[in-house]
Parts: sequence; structure tokens; C-alpha cells
Amino acid sequence: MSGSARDIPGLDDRAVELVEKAGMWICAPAGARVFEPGRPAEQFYLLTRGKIRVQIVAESGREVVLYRVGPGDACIMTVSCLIGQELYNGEGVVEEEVQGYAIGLAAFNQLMGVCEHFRRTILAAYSERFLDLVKVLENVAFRPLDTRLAARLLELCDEKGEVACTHQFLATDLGTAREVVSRLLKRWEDDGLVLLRRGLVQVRSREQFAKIAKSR
Amino acid sequence: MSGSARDIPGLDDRAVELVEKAGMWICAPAGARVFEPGRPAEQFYLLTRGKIRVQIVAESGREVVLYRVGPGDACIMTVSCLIGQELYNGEGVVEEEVQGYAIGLAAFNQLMGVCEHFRRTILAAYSERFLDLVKVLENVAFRPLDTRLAARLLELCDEKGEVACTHQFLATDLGTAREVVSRLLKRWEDDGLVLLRRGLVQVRSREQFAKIAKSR
DNA sequence: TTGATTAATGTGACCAAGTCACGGACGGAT
DNA sequence: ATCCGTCCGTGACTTGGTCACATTAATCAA
Repeated sequence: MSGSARDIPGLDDRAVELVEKAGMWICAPAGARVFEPGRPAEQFYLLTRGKIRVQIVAESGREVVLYRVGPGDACIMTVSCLIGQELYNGEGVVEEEVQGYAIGLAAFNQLMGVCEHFRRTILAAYSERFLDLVKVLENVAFRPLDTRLAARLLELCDEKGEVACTHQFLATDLGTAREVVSRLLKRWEDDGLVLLRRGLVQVRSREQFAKIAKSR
Repeated sequence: MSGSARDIPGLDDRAVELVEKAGMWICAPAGARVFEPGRPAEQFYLLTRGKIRVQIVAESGREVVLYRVGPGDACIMTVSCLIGQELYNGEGVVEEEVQGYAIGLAAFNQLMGVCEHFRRTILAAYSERFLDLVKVLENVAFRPLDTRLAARLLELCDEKGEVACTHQFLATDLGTAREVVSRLLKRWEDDGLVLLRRGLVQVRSREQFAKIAKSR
């Protein structure tokens, strides 16, 4: 199956034409590695669907999520490495099956020259992701873990207070180790604040968690 | 005293004219705060001389340096907050007396429209600073402190192996607490690896430090 | 010169969080 | 039912951040 560059948000007609001519249609299943540390950036991705998680990885295996990319977004780590001719220092992992176009540096530069809207998109992506990244750094460097975990659980839970994910997922999200998340959750379970089952965390009182999230 | 926008690296004639018309000549002494967390971004700075350190600050007083800005550079935290209409989440502190022009959002946008070179400068600044920031995050999140301190001392020392700075300076640079730096240095002094005097660290053997810096 | 003041450094106790090395438990698959 | 892979629990240990001070240079004024 193949798609249309028309499904990429925020491209004008000229840009769509350029992408369909110079680009390559690609898709990748959940779990695939789109790029990894040490590789040169060769392609810029324009997604029509799906989601990619961009993160850094330590030798220990610990990971910190930088941001996620979906349709209409730009992966600025790719842009940075592409225009700076640098090697990736993070990795991109498909979280939800992706489809879209991949274009090379030449086509990327053409697109930047031709399409005002594309320029703005890239700039806006940079400006937003940059502030995001500063926030990630602030969290990792300054905020105590319990407040961050509580906040993240509140963000992730559904109306029933349920969060369907593994401890490892939360750990990566917060930039810490799995054991540390497990310990915290266990303590909260002992205190009756959450219910735990394999692959599931149930928040029993949002109010309590809001309090923890805000403390300190 | 006033200067000329001609001294700003990388502006073409049209841009120079625009900056001199729309901009305000500014200078600030070492130690001054150019911007701080919670304030809206109103001005973009084009420096002709000096250096500004951009960092985040915790309530505890701990700081992490994000990057430094000099003539020809763009402070992308300012760009991000300016075009995204966000509040600063970091602060800018003058490290060496600065002089230059300050322009508002309107003039900034005009510049972006008018001057191809300026656009490239901003984009290049984003791409470099972004990768820098990822590196900072990697360091803070993953690398043990002794390796980082050793590496930083090697970068900073002169031919005699001397580094003229306070422990606090090093701590801020590495994103840790002053006491922790003092402890490490003290240990190294006891082991005969460094000589310490108020405001000065003398590295006795670069080779040893290179080894520490690379370990793990 | 001598205090007085301020900035820089030293230190110990303590706590939060990351690492290591497991063991055990659950949920499919055959 | 049992096998296997993923997920989770746990203790011992280390690193590093925090707090509360004491101590030691520099600086400046009288």
C-alpha cells in the first residue's frame, strides 16, 4: 500500500509535488528503530500517520525520552544532524506503526527554499521542542522523582484512574531506572494509594496524587 | 558610546540597516541578568562583543548551564520564547561585558523575511544548540561526575595545567552542587592529583585526568 | 596594621536515587 | 501442563544532592 503526500499536514501544492517526486514512501511497524546513535542522518521523515519516540540511551540501558513525533511534526534531532552533518546521538523508536515519506538532504533544502509554510513548521518545531527539552532537563536535574511520577500517572490515567503500561515504560518516560519506579509504586501500594497488576497501575485518588505532584 | 550593527557577524547590508533603524543599542556589565525565569521575551539580542551564559535554576539554587552566546550567535531560548509567546524558563547572565543591539519581535520577523543569511544563522544556531543541549542532558543524566569534572578541567586548563575558577563555577557548569565538586577535588588533592588554592585548581598530570575522564 | 566583612572552601550527617544481582511470578504458546 | 519470555520485587551497595555549619582566604575601611 502507498499513500499521498497530501496527507502530510501543512504542505502547499508545490511542496506536495516535490515530496512525491523526490521522496520515498516508507512504513515501519511498532517497535522498529528508525535511527540510532552513531549513524549519520540521511533522511528527513514526513509522517502521515503513527508516532515515533525519540530518546537517548546510556550504556547501562537507561533511557530518557526527549519528545515524540507524529504527522505534521518535525523530528528536529534529524534536522540538526542532517544540516550539521553530525551523527545521531539518540535513537528513534516507532511507538505506533508509522507511514510517510522520507526525503534526502537536497530535497529538504529545496523544500526549505520553496515552501514558506515548511520553513515556519521547522522553526516552530525547533522552538517548541527546544523548550520541551529544557523542561525535561529541569525535571531530570531538579525535581524529585515521586512528584514527577505522580504527575505523569495523572496525565496518563483514564477516567477510571487506570494506566496501562509497564514500570519500564514509566521509567524511560521519566529518565530513571525501572527498579526505582517499582520501589515507589510498591510503597504507594502499601500505603493504599494505588492498585498494581502486571502492566497496570490504578490511581485510587487523584487528589492525593495531585498533592504529591505539587509538593516541593 | 555606541557601536555599529556592522560589527555583528553575518548580516548583509539590508539587515544592518534594519537593525540600526529598529534596534536599540545596549550594553551590560559582567554579572547583569539579561533575562530571568517567568518573564516574557520581548527583545532579541545581536551582540557585537561579550558573552552571556544561559542556564536553568532550581529553587535550591542549583544551576545547569545550557549554552553561552557571543557575537554572531543567536540565543535560541530567546527565539523560542519570542516566537512561541512563552515565558522564559531559564536565565541569562552576562559573563563578559556585552554590547550590541536589541530588536523586538516585529523587527525579528522582518529580518527573518529579508535576510537569507539571518535565517540560516538562526537555523544553524538551533541545530547546534539543540545537539549541545542533548549532550548536556546525557551528561547530567548518565555520566558519573568524576569523569565529567576531569574532562571539564582538561578543557579549561592552560599550558601550566591551571584553571582559575571557583568550585561554584565548576558546579554550575556541570549541573551539580558546589559541595560535591569540593569533595571530589579534595579527594584528588589528597591523592596528589591536583593542587588547590582559593579560586584555582592546578592539574598535575593531564594523562591521569584523561584516564579518569574516559573511564566508564 | 587591624578588624570587619564577604566570598570561598571544608566537613559530617543524612537522604534520595541509581546500580547490581538476583529470584519469583505471570501470561501466553506448544 | 510445562516452557519461555516479559515483567515485577527485593536487598546490598554506591553515588551524589541537601543541610547546616565551621573555617579560611581576600578585600576594604578606618
